[in-house]
Amino acid sequence: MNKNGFWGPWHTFKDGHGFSKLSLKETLQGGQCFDWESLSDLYWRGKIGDSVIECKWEESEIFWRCERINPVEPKCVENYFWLDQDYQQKLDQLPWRSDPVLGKCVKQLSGLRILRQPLGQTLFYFLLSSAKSIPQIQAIGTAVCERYGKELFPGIFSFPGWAKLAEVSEEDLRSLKLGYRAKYVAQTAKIIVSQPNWLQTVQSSCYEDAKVELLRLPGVGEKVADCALLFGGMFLEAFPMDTWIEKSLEKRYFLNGWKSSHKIHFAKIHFGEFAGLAQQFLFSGERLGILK
DNA sequence: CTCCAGGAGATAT
DNA sequence: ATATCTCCTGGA
Repeated sequence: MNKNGFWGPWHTFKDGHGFSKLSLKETLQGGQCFDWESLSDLYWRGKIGDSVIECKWEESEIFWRCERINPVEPKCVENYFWLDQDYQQKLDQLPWRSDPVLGKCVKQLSGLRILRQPLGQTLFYFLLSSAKSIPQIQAIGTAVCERYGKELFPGIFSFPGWAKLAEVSEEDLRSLKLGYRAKYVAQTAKIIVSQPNWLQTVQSSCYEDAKVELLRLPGVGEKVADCALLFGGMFLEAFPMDTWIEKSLEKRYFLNGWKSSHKIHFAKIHFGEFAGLAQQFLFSGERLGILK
């Protein structure tokens, strides 16, 4: 097959998506998702499910195309990128007008989104995340995909799925440089596979119930549970408290000396029902140095 | 060489 | 409940 025959036609994001160059880049590679690699400055290749997708910013428009073998519906891409009106509605309910810190992030990162990723795969990546930087998480996650997934495109491999991972030994995962996280993945895989429909049940539960279920898994504490729920299930009340956010709350909101649990309480009260979306703006604002 | 990352788990208080 | 230590690996 020649290379042009592989790809479907280019599509454009519909008007009003609101992305900027910066917020698109940050959405794809800012630490919520590890499925995208950059081909050049504003050109990415990645996966949505088992479909290989390319996405680029060109002349103030965003284009995407997918390969023809596992094509994805435009509706599915719109859903993945949260392009529906629901995004603006929820963003509008954050206190960015009255909060100058959040306001600065929302204005400078306008269009920043949380991607609608599948829960199982997102849980997998965040099981790898402890004490690792974004490139390191992507590297070891990709190594697992390359070893146990199927090749979707030259050099791009699928997430193997929990059923496959349940057959892999901790030792084999350690050989892929997962370190102590290998045990988390191996044990979690066996637990998930032993309970059919577990993922669907968690996905359709309320936030509190879903979190209780996730916290039973080895390697899943408060932070990883909230990341999996926020980024892998659109539970927008989840507020992952990582070291960046903790420092940010201390510095920008003068919460020095507050206990971690009290900081979370503050965040839920102050940011409201969609605190997780605010967290994403705050996290990126801090990470990109916008608040300095 | 030492130190510590976008944490979790075990143990001790 | 809260504090401290360890766990793999890699990069500063």
